[in-house]
Amino acid sequence: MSSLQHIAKHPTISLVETCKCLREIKQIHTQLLINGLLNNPHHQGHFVASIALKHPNNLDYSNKILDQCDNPTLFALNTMIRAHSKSTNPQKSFHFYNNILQSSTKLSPDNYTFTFLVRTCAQILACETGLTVHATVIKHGFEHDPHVQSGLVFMYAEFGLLSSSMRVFAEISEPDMVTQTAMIAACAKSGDVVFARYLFDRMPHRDLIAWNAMIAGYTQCGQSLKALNLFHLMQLEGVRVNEVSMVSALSACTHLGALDQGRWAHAYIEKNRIRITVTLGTALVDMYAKCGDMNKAMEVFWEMKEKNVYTWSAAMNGLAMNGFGEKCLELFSVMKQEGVEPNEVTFVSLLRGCSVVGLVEEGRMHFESMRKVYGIEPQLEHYGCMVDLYGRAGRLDEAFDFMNNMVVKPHAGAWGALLNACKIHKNMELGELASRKLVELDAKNHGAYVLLSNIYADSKNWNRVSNVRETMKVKGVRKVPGCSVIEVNGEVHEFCVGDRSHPKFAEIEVKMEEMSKRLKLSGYVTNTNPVLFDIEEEEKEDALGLHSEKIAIAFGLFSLQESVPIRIVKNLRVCWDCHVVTIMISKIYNREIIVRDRNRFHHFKDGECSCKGYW
DNA sequence: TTAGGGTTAG
Repeated sequence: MSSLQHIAKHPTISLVETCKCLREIKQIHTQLLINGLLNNPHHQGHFVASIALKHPNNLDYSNKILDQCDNPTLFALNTMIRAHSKSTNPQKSFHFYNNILQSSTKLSPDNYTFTFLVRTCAQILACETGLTVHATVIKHGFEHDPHVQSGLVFMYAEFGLLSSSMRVFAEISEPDMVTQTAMIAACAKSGDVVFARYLFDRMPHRDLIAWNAMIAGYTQCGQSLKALNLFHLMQLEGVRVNEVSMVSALSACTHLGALDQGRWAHAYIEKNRIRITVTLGTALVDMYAKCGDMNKAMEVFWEMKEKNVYTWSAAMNGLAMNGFGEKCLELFSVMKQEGVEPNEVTFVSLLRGCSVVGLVEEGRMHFESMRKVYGIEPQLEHYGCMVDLYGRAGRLDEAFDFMNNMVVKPHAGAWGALLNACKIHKNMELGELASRKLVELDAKNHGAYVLLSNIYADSKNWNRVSNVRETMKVKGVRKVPGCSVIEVNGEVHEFCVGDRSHPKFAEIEVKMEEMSKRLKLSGYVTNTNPVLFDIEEEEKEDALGLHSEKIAIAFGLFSLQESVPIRIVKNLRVCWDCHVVTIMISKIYNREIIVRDRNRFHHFKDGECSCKGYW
């Protein structure tokens, strides 16, 4: 009894802390009630709050207790708003906010209330409500509270309203470090990483989270090299990194395909005993998978004690990208056995796995199970995967039928998949239709025009080839410049189309001439027809064979030891010509070449490619 | 007795 009295007088957190489950809490609750120890609203409030904080994923019980209270305290209601803002049902926060407004004891919301409420609005993207809450904040005079301010900056960024975040931020005379960091993250989220860096450079003090926000900002904006450089600068400045920094660093390595740097990061994590959380583990799996070391990816995967749906989806996607379709399907079975619920992303990985090895029936079955078994409505991506699945397997009519029977209107991705299949299986008629649709939906899609012209060229229909070319000029279609990245001794080298800026370009040129000669001796005929054209200025580069992956291969041939595979990451799809050339080079030079393009991995060895033409 | 900023899969 005396211990219960003690607990009722003092924070009941300690009591709730000792409970392993809600059942124990309920028992204690009953005892406290019987002994009249919860008559004091403050004790009651505190008891509820500690339950809500201890069991954020099961708020029903604390909700029930609070709803039975006659006069809940502001403290208790604030805590409930906070707990719900982070829960799966943030909407419920408003219920407790209304309790404050309508309380018989005339409670008035305070700075805590608004800090939590703003978070709820951000969480559920309640844009209009968020604006109302902001107005109420001003009405109550809390707009100068730093916690509320950083919350508003965050909230507007979540809404995609960077200018509103900016406006809030600009009105703060001396923003503190937390608010500055929120602003950096907000800029990065909207793609304005330059302004984020401007703010970062002017921060009087930068802690670990500020560094992490800036590094993540570069990663999110696709500026992976800058992310890695900043990560290294952080270490030079003696800031201790944590698992969040490592996730961003790994993510940068993943995008670059920088396996050596990624391996170094992994070693660094182990050496510094950085805790491998689910997120960090998933980042490691994804890095190894997307850098082409699938064995290591799976090794890390199986070593992870805790995995979530992100981890499983990343591993499955890796297997699909690397061409291990059957293994991808097997992993899906294991995942289900382990009781992990798949989501829509898991199915994208799964369908890709089916596609890459031509498992049409399995793919169709899984696609249908999405809605029937898992209650997941297929999205455009899934439809695109199905078209790809039929198309690659050469079942073009079925692909087309599938598109005609889609619940939603086929999007550019689906037509693109069909067009690609038409190119592979040389179906000019359907290809023409697909590309017309693609151009309608996405008039600036360079790939659509190139694929269409390739289809015409395959059937030697040169008039049409030049028509396509004319249309491109008229519509001002421009290609995203192709860039390839290669890593040599842990250093990342980036080459773009026709890029001569590399310090070793003279050596590269010599190597390319040699490659060209040896290719010709092996029977390679340079493309002299106007087929695989790009646009104007790039045409000249093409004549010299200056596609970025060719430059990178040339550089790799003389920079890397013969036993080391040449690993290249390209931002676009490998072009058909480069694919042919790379197959030949792998034989002529007896080198293993691994190219990751936008879609998948190509392992070139002994004059063959792992994609077996399902390019 | 309740605060605010940084991280993963398509």
